[in-house]
Amino acid sequence: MSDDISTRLGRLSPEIQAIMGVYALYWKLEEAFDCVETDLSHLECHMLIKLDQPKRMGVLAADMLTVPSTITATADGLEKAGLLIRERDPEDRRAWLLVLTEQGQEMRNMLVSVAGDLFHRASGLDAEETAQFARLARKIRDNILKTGIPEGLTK
Amino acid sequence: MSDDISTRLGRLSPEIQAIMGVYALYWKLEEAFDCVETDLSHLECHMLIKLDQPKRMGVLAADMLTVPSTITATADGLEKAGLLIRERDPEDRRAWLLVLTEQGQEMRNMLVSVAGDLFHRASGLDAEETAQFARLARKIRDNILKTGIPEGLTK
DNA sequence: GTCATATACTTCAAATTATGAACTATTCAA
DNA sequence: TTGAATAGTTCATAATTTGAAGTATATGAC
Repeated sequence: MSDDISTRLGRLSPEIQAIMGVYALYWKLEEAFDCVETDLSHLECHMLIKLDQPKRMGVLAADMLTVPSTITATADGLEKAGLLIRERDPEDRRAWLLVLTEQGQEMRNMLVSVAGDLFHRASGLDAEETAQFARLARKIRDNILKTGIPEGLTK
Repeated sequence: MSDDISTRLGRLSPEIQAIMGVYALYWKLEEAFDCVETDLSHLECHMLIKLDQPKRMGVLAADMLTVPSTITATADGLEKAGLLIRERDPEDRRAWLLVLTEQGQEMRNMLVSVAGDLFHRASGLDAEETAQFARLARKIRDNILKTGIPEGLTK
C-alpha cells in the first residue's frame, strides 16, 4: 500500500536503518545456512569460513566476539568431523593453531561459494552495489577488530 | 604486522567481505546491547525497536525471520514488563496487534537512541558513509522482506 | 634459577534460548 | 454449514552459550 514497511523505514535515522538492514541480512543468512546440506552448526560454519589460514583459538574468539569455551566446543565439533586438526603453536606452546584438513578446505570452499551466492540472492544488490557495500562492511569490520580485539592478537 | 587480518580479508570476494562485516557488526551490536541497562533480552530489544507502530505478531515473525512461538514468548515478556499490550486486530479477530504503552514508547526511544550511538561507535563510519551504508542496508532489507514475507502481510 | 603472576585453552554444569508439534479460536470459500 | 486455512498459544525438548574452576605454559621480578 502507500504506507508500507519500506516507506516508514525511510523515516527512521540512517543508523537505525543500517542496523535493521544488518539484522535482516544476518537473520536471512542464518536461515539460509540451515538449508545448506551439512551437519554443521552455524558457529561451525562461521569458524570454517574464517579459517582461511591457520589461526589461534584466541584470535578466533576475539574475531567472533565470543568466549574461549565456545571456541573450544566449536573446534571440537569440527575436529570430530575431520575438518580441522589442532597443532601447537611453535611460538607459544600454550596456544593451539586450528588447521583445516584437506576435507576442511573443500568444505570451506563450498561454504564460501554458497555464502557468496546467498548474499547475492538475499541482498538483491548488483555488482557495483555489492562492491560498495563490501567496502563499507570491510571498513566497519576493521574498526570493530581494531577497537575490540585485545592487544597483540592480530595474527 | 604486514599480513594482518584486514589485508587478507581484502583478498576475499566482495560477498564474503560483506558477510563478514555484517557478522562482525551484528555480533558487536549484540555484545553492546548487553551493556545497556535493561532487563530485556536481545529479542525483546529488537521487537521493541521494530514496534514503531502497532503490528501483528505474524508480521513481526516474518520481519524478524523467526517462528510464531518465539514471538509469543517475546511479546509475553514485554507485556509482563508493562511495555506493550495486546489488542485484537479489528480487521481479523484471530490476530493480535502489539501496541506499545507509554512506558514502552519511552524505552523504545531510549533504545533507538542508544542503538544509533552504538552503530556510530562500532562502525567508525562518518555521516556520509553511514548514509551510504544505510541506503544499501535499506535496499537489502526491502529485498529480503519482499522475497521472504508471506503475501499480504505488509501491514 | 625460582617464584608469582599472567595467558591459552579446557571442562563441565547451569542457564538461557529457540524450536516444532499439537492445540484453540477465528476466518474464508464452497 | 461445513471443511480447510490462518493467527496465535502452549509446552516439552533440544540446542546453544556461558562462566567458574582447572591444567599447562610463558613471562618478569628478584
